[in-house]
Amino acid sequence: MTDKATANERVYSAIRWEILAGDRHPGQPLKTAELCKRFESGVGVVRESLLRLAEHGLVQVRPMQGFRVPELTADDLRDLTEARLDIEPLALRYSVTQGGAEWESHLVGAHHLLTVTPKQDNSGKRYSPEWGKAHGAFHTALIAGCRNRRVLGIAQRLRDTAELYRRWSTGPQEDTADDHRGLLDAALARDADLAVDLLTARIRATHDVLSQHL
Amino acid sequence: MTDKATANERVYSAIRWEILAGDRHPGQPLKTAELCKRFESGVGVVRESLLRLAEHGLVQVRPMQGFRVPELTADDLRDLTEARLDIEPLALRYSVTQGGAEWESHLVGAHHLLTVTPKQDNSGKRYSPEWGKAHGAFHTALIAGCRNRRVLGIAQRLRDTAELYRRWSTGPQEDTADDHRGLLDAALARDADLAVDLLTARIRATHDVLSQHL
DNA sequence: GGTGGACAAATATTCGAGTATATGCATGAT
DNA sequence: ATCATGCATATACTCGAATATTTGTCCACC
Repeated sequence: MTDKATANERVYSAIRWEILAGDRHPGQPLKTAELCKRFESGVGVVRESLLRLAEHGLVQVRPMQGFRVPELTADDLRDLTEARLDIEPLALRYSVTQGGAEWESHLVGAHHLLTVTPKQDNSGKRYSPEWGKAHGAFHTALIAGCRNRRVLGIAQRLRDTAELYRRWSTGPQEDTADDHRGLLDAALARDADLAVDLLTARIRATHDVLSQHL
Repeated sequence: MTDKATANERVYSAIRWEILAGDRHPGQPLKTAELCKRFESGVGVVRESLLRLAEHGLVQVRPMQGFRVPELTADDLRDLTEARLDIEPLALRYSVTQGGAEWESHLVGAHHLLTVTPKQDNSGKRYSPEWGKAHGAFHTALIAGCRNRRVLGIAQRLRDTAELYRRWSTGPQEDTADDHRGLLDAALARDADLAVDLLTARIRATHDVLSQHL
């Protein structure tokens, strides 16, 4: 066996990534039969993965009616933004306060990768998958210094869903390079108040852009 | 068929309740074979339920080593309390601000049930399961006015875990009737600041009592 | 006595066939 | 034309046997 992890873990990660990367449209059904063939696994493994994802809201499930990619609505985006504004600052404050040298190191590296990754895909209409990945990794690194695993996990899941919305926005590309630079500097300077201000401004700006497309 | 819901949902709720009610000791393995016999279902259903619960931290899972009831530690309690102090006030504030007549009605009813339910079990050393249930229902009703389903769900899950710690505390019983009365009055008076103060005081007090038993 | 390796038992994981439910379509009645 | 009913198909759900892995035990060997 070349696989170290269980099939469950493989399929879970694969489906999760497909959704976050935007390979599937919001509202699209996720049929077990199709996923079984694609991942060469039995129906049980696929169901277990989908149910786990559903528990975090990354797929919708209705009994006896199967699974589907969540619909994106203006109402849901409002709730999501509200929750992010309430909770992500908590994680960021802990991170900036508690993060050590290793945290700084990863953060600097993640920011560098973000700056050198092309933002748009070939069509020029969407964020490139690579940039989306680098962007998510930067924000993950930003709060990764938070020692409280619960708060960190909650914030991270909110970010994942926000990334899903971003993936499906087709609107004008903001210029966010300065914002990210500012966040990095504030974090490295251990200026929690400034970092939180910048982050909340980013979240609000993201909301305004995305809400125009729903 | 007498069952309306799927077997999955039945087993999920049953296992969840057994854990929250304290029928199983922290750290105790949850063997699929045993659960299958008890709930008269196949192994797939039990696994799906356990994996879903694991996603919220209500059971621990390690690949190829099965499932178990989470261990309760002082470190984890500290993280949990910190997260509760950060997040539950958010949900309470929304609830007190946004809750309608129906919310008030359920809240008053839940409080009444709490006041008339005996607090201790027969041995006098533990909280009675009925009181635990009523206590959880009161706090759930308290924040149920929050319209943001995400914030509400996050707060509720933190409360569930806190209830698990409470269930396993064997220490001196606090007198909490006044606190609950105060919370009810503040909520009905729509005094969010006061309600939040009372709630945070309660969370801190709970932490102090529970941390002595770990 | 302690160590390590082979074997056996217990347990977790995976798979696919069998069953239950939902969905779409055709038919007929109001 | 609209709605209801029944049938056919597609899909979800469940089960238990088959497989893979871990855990425990015994024994040879140092």
